[in-house]
Amino acid sequence: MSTTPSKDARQYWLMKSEPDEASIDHLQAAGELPWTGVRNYQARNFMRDAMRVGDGVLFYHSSCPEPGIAGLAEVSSTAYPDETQFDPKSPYFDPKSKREEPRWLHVDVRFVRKTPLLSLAAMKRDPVLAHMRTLQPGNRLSITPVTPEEWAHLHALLT
DNA sequence: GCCAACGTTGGC
DNA sequence: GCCAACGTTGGC
Repeated sequence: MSTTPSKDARQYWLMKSEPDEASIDHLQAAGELPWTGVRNYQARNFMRDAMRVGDGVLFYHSSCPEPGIAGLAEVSSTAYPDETQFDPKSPYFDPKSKREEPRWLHVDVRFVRKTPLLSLAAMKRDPVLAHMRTLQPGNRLSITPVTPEEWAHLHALLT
């Protein structure tokens, strides 16, 4: 019996979105959204190198009156080029990116369900979440991995 | 609106 | 490869 995790094991992520731009309600209405606009290499690499279809997603509202987890979603595609990087009218336009060699990728995310808001303040108060990547001081990544233990704990809270 | 922390850019 | 300047994130 191997103790190393299967490479097929479901993984978990926390993904931040500004609700003005894409809230859990938008995702619910659309059913599925392309997670465009990521312009950070670490976050891109998570999507490109680590994410798999079916991975669990904590949908987090950031830069808003009540930041926190607002729902559950799941990864519904592998990574593919982000069209907004080629669109001069888009705020996410990247003049240095070439079609032959796209810099920015994204996955699609599918709605699972809304949850009661679990506020950032409540997350910070929870000792089980003390080491959560997104809660570490100075973290600014919009996509961070979540451990199976953190996921199980949060899943139980988010009923 | 403030500001701390971090990431990116580009000159050297 | 260093590092200063600048831009962005995101809570408060």
